[in-house]
Amino acid sequence: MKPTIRDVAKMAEVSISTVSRVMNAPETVVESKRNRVIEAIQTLQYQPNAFARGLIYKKSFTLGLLIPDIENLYFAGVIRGMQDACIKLGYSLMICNTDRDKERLLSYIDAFHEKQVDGIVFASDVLYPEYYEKLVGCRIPFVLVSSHSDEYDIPCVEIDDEVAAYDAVKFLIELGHKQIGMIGFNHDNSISGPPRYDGFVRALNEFGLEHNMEKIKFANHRFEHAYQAAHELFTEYPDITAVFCVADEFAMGTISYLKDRNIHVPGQVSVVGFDNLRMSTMFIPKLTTIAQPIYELGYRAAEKIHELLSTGSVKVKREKMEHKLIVRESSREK
Amino acid sequence: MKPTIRDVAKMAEVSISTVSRVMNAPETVVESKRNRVIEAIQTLQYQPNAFARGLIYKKSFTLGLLIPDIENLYFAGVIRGMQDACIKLGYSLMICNTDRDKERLLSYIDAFHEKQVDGIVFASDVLYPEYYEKLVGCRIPFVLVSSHSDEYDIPCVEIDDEVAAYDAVKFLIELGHKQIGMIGFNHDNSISGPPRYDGFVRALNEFGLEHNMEKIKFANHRFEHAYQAAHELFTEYPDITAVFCVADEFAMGTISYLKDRNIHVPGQVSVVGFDNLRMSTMFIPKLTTIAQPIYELGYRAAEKIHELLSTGSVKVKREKMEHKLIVRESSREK
DNA sequence: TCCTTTTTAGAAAACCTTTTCAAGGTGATT
DNA sequence: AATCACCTTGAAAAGGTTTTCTAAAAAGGA
Repeated sequence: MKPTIRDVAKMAEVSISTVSRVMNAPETVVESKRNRVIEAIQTLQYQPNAFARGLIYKKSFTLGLLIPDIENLYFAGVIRGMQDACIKLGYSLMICNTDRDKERLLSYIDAFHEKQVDGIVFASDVLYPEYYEKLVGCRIPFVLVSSHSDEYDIPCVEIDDEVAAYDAVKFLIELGHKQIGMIGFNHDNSISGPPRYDGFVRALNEFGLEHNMEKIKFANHRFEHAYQAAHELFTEYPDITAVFCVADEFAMGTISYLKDRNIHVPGQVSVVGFDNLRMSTMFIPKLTTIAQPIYELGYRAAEKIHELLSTGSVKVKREKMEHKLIVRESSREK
Repeated sequence: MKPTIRDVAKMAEVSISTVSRVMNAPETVVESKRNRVIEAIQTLQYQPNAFARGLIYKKSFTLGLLIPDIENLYFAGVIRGMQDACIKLGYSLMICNTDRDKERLLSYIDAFHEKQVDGIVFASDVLYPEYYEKLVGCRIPFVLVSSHSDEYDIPCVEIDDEVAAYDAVKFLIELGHKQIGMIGFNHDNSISGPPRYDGFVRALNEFGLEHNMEKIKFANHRFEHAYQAAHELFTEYPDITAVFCVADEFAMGTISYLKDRNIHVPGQVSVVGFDNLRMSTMFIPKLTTIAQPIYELGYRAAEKIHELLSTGSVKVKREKMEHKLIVRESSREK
């Protein structure tokens, strides 16, 4: 049986109140007793019971993180950042991978509710009304990371997807490309799909390249879909010389397709990705891409939910972090 | 304030015992009251408090998972498998990423202890005495996944690394390669380093290729290290035509190096990886590799800790799962 | 020395749930 | 009609901790 505060009290020959005080307000206990208690705690390897504590504090000192796809390296970075922040702030972290499954997500919220997590970070996914209703029903505060909501007024941390996409496309244009395609996220099940599309469109408009407006295919988060989308794009528009991909994984899928078609990247076609995953430097060719401050996004999200929990509100509701274009080997002047 | 069982009882005009019974043994409550209670639960969005429950059951219905590197896609698979098993078995999962840091790992064990996790799965890492001592000190049962311990008698689930490595090297030999190198894990901070090395050596011995015995460089888990190791390997032994890499990430590092040196894979050098990560089909060329049943390893690990928790012991202590060589594009006949 | 103030420590209540125990009520059996 | 068994329900204890309240002891002042 795990030792309880009673066992410690008995061994140190004091009351349980004194033991509790040694742990929570040591200065109120005389040194001799304090030392006896500390010694007893160590020999018994006593660890206070989080259940009993939680019952009193009505806090679990635990945060929940909901991510859509653990096999996407993007979230590894978010997790690392968030976990580091949690350590700093004294929280434990409960990570749940929804595999983009609504039912599963909803049942994870139930689990969070039951486990009384103090707050939830919701990553990169559309905040559907069902989610929102459930979350507020559970009275669990939450923030969004790499996401936002126009419908509801929820704190969030993200980059400016529209500007980032614009920057990427502008870069391709300034490289001299005139025939530019895009592989984007479906608009109905992604949060960054529309703004990145908007950025693409704005760049085309600004540089008088409206004839590319149709050269878009949408894919569903994964390599294989991007490969397929690239196939459709290049079958329909064989004269494309540059592709803006809204994810590094899409860029890899596109490049793989081009490779299979014996089209050289960046010799014949330039490709720029998005995210700057660790993979983007491992891939051949190394990807030109928009770098997101992934780790920092996770870190800030944790800080933000902490701010919300401890002060009841957040200073800046919609927080933007900086992106950066990183030029590597998958792009070249036309 | 979150509603408690009292609020439900009051709304349904029954005692709290009845509410509890509706949740835990519905058939013992007459239908009319039961329905009233169920209705009250729904309108209040009542969720029983896991703290109070844990206090009584002395169980948290939570498992802990310790992984060394969340940025390694290998663990994404383990997590998915384990999470699915947890859902089936009624556990929540607490994932902690140690970044291969001893201190951090130890402090995560403390956190697990305090949160009263029922059991821990320890992934792919050496079970150092400090870890072992701490774990038994906390009286938390645990199992190993993709790992084992010769020193201590701990249940584990893994593949047969020695045989898997042997199979990979044998494959290269049967392709006609005579000059074979290897990029391995350091033996002192990896669990699969030694057996995979042994498999390499056994294959060489068996086919009379002992002259390759020295053609080994060790790397430290990451792409960059493998790139560097490949550099050393090929500088020292420029006539190598095949490389056995003990991780897909090493294979990618090696291939990147060769690419930079303008050595064609598989034209001039064959490379085989290990793990069959999702990346191995995204890389160019697609990797020939040893497939581990990663998802299943995670799944089995959860089942195993559950077995240990519910029956007090485990039927097969050291469990081996099947690996499989998958031939793709990074290898070719000599 | 005696009274007041401060410091220290123990007893008990509270947090929320499950479960045991006992009691009241119903229906069936004799 | 009386007894018995069973079904249904509520009261109360238990689980481990923190915290409030109270009491005792120590320290300080007159």
